[in-house]
Amino acid sequence: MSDKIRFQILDASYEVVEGEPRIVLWSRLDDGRKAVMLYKGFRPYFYALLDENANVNEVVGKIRRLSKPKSPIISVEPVTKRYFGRPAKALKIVTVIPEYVREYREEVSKIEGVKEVLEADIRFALRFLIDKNLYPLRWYEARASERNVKWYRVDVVYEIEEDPKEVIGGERADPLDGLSIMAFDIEVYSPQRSPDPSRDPVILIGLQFNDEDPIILEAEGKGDASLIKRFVDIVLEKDPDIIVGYNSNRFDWPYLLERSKINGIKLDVTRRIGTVPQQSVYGHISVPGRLNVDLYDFAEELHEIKMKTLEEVADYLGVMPKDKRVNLEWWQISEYWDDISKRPILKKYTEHDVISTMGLAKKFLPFGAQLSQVSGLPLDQVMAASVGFRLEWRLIREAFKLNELVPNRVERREERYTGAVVLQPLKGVHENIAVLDFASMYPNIMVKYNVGPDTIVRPGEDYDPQNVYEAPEVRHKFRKEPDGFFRRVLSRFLEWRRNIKSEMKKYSPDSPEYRLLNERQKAIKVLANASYGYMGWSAARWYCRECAEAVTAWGRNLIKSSIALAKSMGLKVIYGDTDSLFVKYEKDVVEKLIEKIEKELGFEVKIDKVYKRVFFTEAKKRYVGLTVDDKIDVVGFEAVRGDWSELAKETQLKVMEIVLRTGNVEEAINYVRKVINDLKERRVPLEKLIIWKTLTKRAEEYETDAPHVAAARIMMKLGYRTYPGMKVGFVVTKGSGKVSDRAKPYFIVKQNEIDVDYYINKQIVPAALRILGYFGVTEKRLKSVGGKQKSLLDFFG
DNA sequence: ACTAGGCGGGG
DNA sequence: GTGTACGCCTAGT
Repeated sequence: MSDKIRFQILDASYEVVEGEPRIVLWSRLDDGRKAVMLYKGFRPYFYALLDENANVNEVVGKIRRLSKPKSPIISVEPVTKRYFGRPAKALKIVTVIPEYVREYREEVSKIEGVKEVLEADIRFALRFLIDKNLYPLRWYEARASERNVKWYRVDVVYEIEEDPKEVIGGERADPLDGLSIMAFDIEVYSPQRSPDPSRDPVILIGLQFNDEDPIILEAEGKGDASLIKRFVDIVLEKDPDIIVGYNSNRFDWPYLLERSKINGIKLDVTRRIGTVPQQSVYGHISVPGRLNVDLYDFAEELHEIKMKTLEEVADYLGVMPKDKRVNLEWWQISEYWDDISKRPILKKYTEHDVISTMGLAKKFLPFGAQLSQVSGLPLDQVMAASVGFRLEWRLIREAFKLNELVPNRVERREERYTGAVVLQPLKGVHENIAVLDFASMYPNIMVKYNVGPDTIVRPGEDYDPQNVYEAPEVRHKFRKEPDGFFRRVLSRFLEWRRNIKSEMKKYSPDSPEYRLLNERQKAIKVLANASYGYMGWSAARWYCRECAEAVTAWGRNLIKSSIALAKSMGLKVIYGDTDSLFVKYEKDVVEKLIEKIEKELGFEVKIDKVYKRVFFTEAKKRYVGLTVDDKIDVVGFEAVRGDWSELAKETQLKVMEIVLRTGNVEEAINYVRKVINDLKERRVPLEKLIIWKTLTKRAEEYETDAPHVAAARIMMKLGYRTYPGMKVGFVVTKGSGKVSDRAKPYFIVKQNEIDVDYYINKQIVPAALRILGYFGVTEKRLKSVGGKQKSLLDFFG
């Protein structure tokens, strides 16, 4: 009684039932029902790479004798594979229970004649997806029969009876269409200290399902047992396919799990009865049957903004403007909870956080879904994994198709090599500057010169000088033939992307088709662009330092030639970094330059953006620009960090903005003077002066007195518990002696005790001078009394 | 110059 | 779960 079933794979896992592994494909059907698709015949395996002169029969016999009854070795079969492009003799060893692979691989690697054990560390569920060529979020079809399994919280369970085939045209559907999303956010009660789940309860949980109104659950009193129970009930009732949070993998989930344990509750929110969310690969939390996605992982890749707080990211993306929401600092939360009259504001704050989170999900998930479909990693893992892993999992799939053995991960020391060209910028403010970018420069270099660990000529190897590409400067050589692993994979990526881009032209930019294709081409671009960095990443399976070195050498050569071309055409070059050039925007000349670079150097260049005004320091990789669409790009300024006072951060940003928007340094100086004046007249709220630092060990263990340590010691005397990892908020007060003698916990200090001079000299002035220093502004000038009160001394100073 | 170790986001 | 992030920054030598 089997039927043809159409299903979309959401996630894959496995479990061992009655001594046999079964693959669990968490899926949905084309009628919208949620399903588990089981696959029972798949078995774990790995390879033993053999020495040239190994006695195959002898090795096979030794391996067979390792077999244990609990997970017998069911076959040991000689296979001819390829390893780094060359034919290789290997044995494929198949067993039953995935966990036993770890044991067998140790024993097999010790057998004489076995050079290396390979592919023994590929997770079983992914192994299945790779071998059957299945990708998460794509649609498949297979004959399957219904099964009666009680422990899955889905509408129906099927057992698949043949290898699934991809549904033709399935890639045109939006993979997320019809999947339900839950956004959530928790608040905890921790007055004047870092939250500690062993002590501090959860007080509020905000939830939102798709476009429904947010739900705010509130604790009763100071216990949170009933709150967490209600949370579990709602999740089970609403049964979301995707759960999103912001930094939820490292805060909300671990916190909820710990609180549940303390309260003796099971955080029973999964689709597999009897399991709870669990720490998994790449630091993500796995919620069986649901896709748990931490949106912070996406935000990390927004290089345009420095502070990746939920509030900033939501504001930047237009999801929730800062001035239209309740803004609270985390240390105010307990105060707003205790004060019943302020509690509605706190609840509004949670509501705005959860709406922001859902808004970010709508922005980010379409890209995540494409990256999942392209890389082959499930959506909940793909964003938690670094770019290297995302590419690597796709490479493993390509290797499987090419009958190539996958190299092991090896621990290596980091080896340095020469990187890209970074020009010395012309410091100062420049008007009307075009930024030219080479399109996928490194992947194109890799394809053009057939770069890779399987094509490189190793020292001592023979080669035909006519038949190799030689990199400038470093002189590494790569065989022109045959096509290497990376050339094969990358040229297909680049072609795939070109095809998508030309298909996009058929649609209007605001159509769903266009948006889907655009996210897909971005996902392919991310993987392609990761390939160079991947080869230079010491943990990469296909690591090749010389390859990475050769790529940057070709890149330097390319950019230097382009600069020479620009100069020969009379264009002023302001700055250049890796694959970009900043030139004076003379439209006609720039267009001619682009043409020339393509014709003479064979690489594609485009205008990435145009700055109305851009300000360079003499430091490389550090500039601020005002784009033609009126956005401020801050690149490389590090003063805007968590351990500066809010006032210093604010001042620096404001100074940048004034300098760029008005070009008026004088106005920026006046702004800083106004801040200094506000400080002197004690008009700056105390909370803007708090400096937060983390205790890295117990306060008693510090030998020297750092200010935050001194503040922590005062807190201990007052009866507060302090501990490693805790953030201590302190302010610097008036008096004599070292700064650390005058640092006090912020909540015991009154406004008039503040050491104004400290904040002027160590916070405001340095932050402002990071910018204004380049305009010849001195500390003295910032501190002199501005405008009408200018003294004679200022003129002679 | 180097290494070791903390930090980010969250509250 | 056939597993355990990463890259930047600073403090300390």
